[in-house]
This record gives sequence, C-alpha cells and structure tokens, in this order.
Amino acid sequence: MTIRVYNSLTRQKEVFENKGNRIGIYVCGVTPYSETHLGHARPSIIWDVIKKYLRYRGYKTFHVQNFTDIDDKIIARANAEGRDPLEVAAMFSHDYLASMDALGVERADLYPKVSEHIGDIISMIESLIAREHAYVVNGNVFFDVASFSDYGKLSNQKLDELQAGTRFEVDPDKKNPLDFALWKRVKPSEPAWESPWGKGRPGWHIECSAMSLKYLGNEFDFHGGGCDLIFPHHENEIAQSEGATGKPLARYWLHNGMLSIKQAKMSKSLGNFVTIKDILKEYPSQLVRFYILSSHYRSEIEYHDEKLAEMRRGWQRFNDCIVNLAGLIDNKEIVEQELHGEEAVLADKIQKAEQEFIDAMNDDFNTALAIAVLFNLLHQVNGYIALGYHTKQADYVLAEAYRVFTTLAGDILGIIKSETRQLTGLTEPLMELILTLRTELRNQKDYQLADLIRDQLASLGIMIEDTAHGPRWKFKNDR
RNA sequence: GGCGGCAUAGCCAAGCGGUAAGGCAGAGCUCUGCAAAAGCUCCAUCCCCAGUUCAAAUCUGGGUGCCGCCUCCA
Repeated sequence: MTIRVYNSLTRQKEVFENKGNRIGIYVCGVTPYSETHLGHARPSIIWDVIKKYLRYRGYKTFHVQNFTDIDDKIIARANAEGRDPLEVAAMFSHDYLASMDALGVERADLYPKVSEHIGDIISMIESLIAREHAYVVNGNVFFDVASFSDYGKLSNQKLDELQAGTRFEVDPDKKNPLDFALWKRVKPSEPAWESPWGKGRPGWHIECSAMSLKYLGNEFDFHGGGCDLIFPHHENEIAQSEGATGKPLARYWLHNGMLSIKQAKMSKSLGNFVTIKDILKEYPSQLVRFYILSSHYRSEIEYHDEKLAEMRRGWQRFNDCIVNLAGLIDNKEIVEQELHGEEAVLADKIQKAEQEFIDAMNDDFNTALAIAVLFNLLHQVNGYIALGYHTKQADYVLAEAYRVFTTLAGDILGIIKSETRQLTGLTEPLMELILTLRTELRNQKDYQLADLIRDQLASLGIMIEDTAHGPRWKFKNDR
C-alpha cells in the first residue's frame, strides 16, 4: 500500500515516491516576535505525526525548520522595547521550542536561523543576479518576477491578474509592482550586514530558499507550512530557488488549514490568540493533540474556549482503556499463544485495526479517520476486558491490544497520557489493601462504610470502579 | 476584482460515483447494593436548483452562505 498525499502544486492527490535513502522535509517555521499560540501548534503537531508515521513505516526522515529571526515585526518590537532584535527573536524562539516540547512535538533535526546564514543568502542572490532573475537598485536587490515564466504556478495566479488590487505602496524602484526584495538597503535603527550591494538585510522569502538548498539540496521531498503561506511566500521561494538552480525546489507541497479563534468568548485582553502556555495550564498536551488531529490537516478548524472540555470525555476513554490494559498485564509473563475462540476473534480485530489505521494514514495522513479506527478497536477491547478472563491466552491478546494502542495512539499520534499511573512505592500496595478491606465490607453488606471509603478516595482524586470481576481504581481524569 | 477552500445529525467530524465512519450530547437496555466504568440498541439522505449516470453527499452548470490568500501571519 502506497502513501498518497495532496500536492498543492498540482492540486491533486499523488502517490508519494521517495528518492534517496531518507525523506527530506522542510517546514516553514515561525517568525519569533511574540508568544507561541495554538495556530503554531497545528503544523508542528501535524508534521510531528507525519514524521513519526513515516518512520513507523520504515522510512528515515530529515526535518529542517527555520526561524526567521530577521524580520520587520521583530525589529519593530525590539525598537519599541529598546532591545536588540536578535535578542527578542532568541527569546521567542525559546518560547516556541519550549511550547512544542510541552506538546510532545519531537524536535526537528535542524533549526537554521536567518542571522546565521547571511553568507548563503548573499551567494544565492548573487546567482540570481547572474542569471538575470534579479536586479540591483540603490542598494536594494529585487527579484524580477517577469523573468521567471513559472511565476504563479503554486498559487495558480497569473501575473497580470495579480497586479490588480494591490493596496500597498509600491516601491518606485521596482520594475514590476510584484517584484519582491531579496536584499533590503540598510535603514536607521535596523540591523544590517555587509554585502556586495552595501549594508542591508535579507528580504523575507530568500532565507527559506537558501537554507533549504543548503541542508536538503534540490528537489527534496516535502515542503510544508500553513496555507496562508502559499502566496506570496512559497510562490516566491519557488521563483528564487528554481531561478537560482534551474531545478525544482520540492516535490510535494503540503499546506495545512488555518485554525481560527471563535470570537464569542474572547480570551484575555489582547488579540485573538490563545497561547500554548495558557492552554496547557488547563488541559493536558495529549488532549490538545487529540483535538488538532481529530480533523484532517487541510481543513480549517475553529477553536473556542469550551472546545477542549467538550472533547475531553471521548479522549479520556483511551487513557482509561490503556490504564486498564496495563493493570491487567502488569507483572505477568506474556507468552505467545495459539489463540482460539474469543481471543482469536479479538486478535483478528486488532490486526485489522492496525491495517485500517495504516490505510487511513496512507491516504493523505487522514488522522481523523485513523482516530475513528482506534475508537472502533476501543469498543472491541473494552468488550473483551469486561468478560474478565485471566487465562494465558487472555494475557497474550491483551498485551497485543496494549502494544497496538501504545504504538498507534501513543507513539505515533501522541494522544495518550504517558504518565497515566505515576506510582510511588507505597501507592500500589496501599490501594490493594484498601480495596481488599472495602470488598470485605461490601461482602458484609456494610455499604455505608464502603461508600464512605469510596467518597473519601474520590475527594483525594482516586476513583474506584466496582466491576463484575472485582474493583479497580484510577486517578481522576483531572490532568 | 483575481486565486483557493468550505457547506454532512443539537455540536464536532470522515467520506471523493455504488447506496451516510467515528466522537460528544441525548434516549432505552444490560451489569450493579448504589455510584462509576463498560457493553448493546436507537438517533441525518448530506445548503438550494437544474443536469450527467443504471447509480451522486460524492461529477457538471447555476444560485446562496461562510472562510482564507492577494499586505505581516503557521
């Protein structure tokens, strides 16, 4: 079964074929000028899952994600606060990485920064000038869009149609209003570097072209980012890279949909964004991932304050099931068994679910469908657990269920709490003792005392469930 | 004005020509001293109109309504 992805460049799903021994991925990272918000989390979580899935399928990945640490907004903020732009950028870059760590997002292999690649940028601009795709005017260097016949191929725009409707001030030095800056002449109170065209700084788009070429070469596999970047950012990247090298930039362009904040219940005072830090104060990171992955990566999603609370119950059922499975197979020697009857049926369901999960992910990384598959398996497993079997066959098939859940929902999607049952030495034996005593009380029909114990434990955050096959306990689903 | 996307049950959300996945909420039942958990069952013909087809939520045309991009944004 092959992997198919929707390629923005061709506007259709294509079979993914990787050349070379690893999959090269470039995802447009953030411009670190403010705190990391939920919108940033979407592509990060999506690519985290894509990478983990690809590796589960046996591929090797190499992921590069930039920090655009030289930019108008950073400079504006730095000047307003009387600080150094690079220091501001460094601070919010750290905020970004810390937020992503907290969301369980695996780090990229490289996080190149613009400020550390001025030389690479200058040489790319030089080759663009040499190939007559760029021109110098008064210390500025502009890309000449008319010189690149494919301009507009990603965003499906035509040059002459793009010219209408421009509302911004056009630099009179440009040959064409759509020409964009590769190098900006130095201005007062802005950082600047030496270049063949005088002091200045790079334009917005060139860094991605220069850094992706340096670390991934031509025609790497995946280029990702938010769909708001299609034009002009990615369109310009294509023009620069392909103009400079004469070779395709990337083979598959994947763009995620936007996450918008519903205005109804505005959070905090400023702006309509929710920071990761604030969200994680109230909700576990795995629930945030569950939310993001519950819809397809290309669709738009709307967030509001109650969203995660609404999704919490369904999500919690996975964790409960994992805890129960772990409890059932804990301290048991698991030996592979020849399965018959109900165990064979369940084992078959588990195997099929894993295949369906793969099919879903192979189809343009359909995590929403993949999660539905896991819910179906959840029913099967819970139904079997309720039977209360404790044979070697049961142990084996439950261990299989545990393995598949923790691999698919845990390792790949990252939607399961890993610290489900953080036990300190005495907790387990004490709980055993309490449950035994309480069972004895119930046998003597002393329900008042038994209920008192249950209520008291509940107030301590421990839930007791009396199943048909004896009591079990778990920590309350607070965090 | 140009480009792109979306409209599926109370809410969220898959589906991409073969007769509507999944989750939340809701109803009923089973288990149970009670509670919780779990299981089972029930709950939509897919914005409107007109076409194509043996067959359309899925394709085509026309509406209507949202959203994104065209200026910084993941």
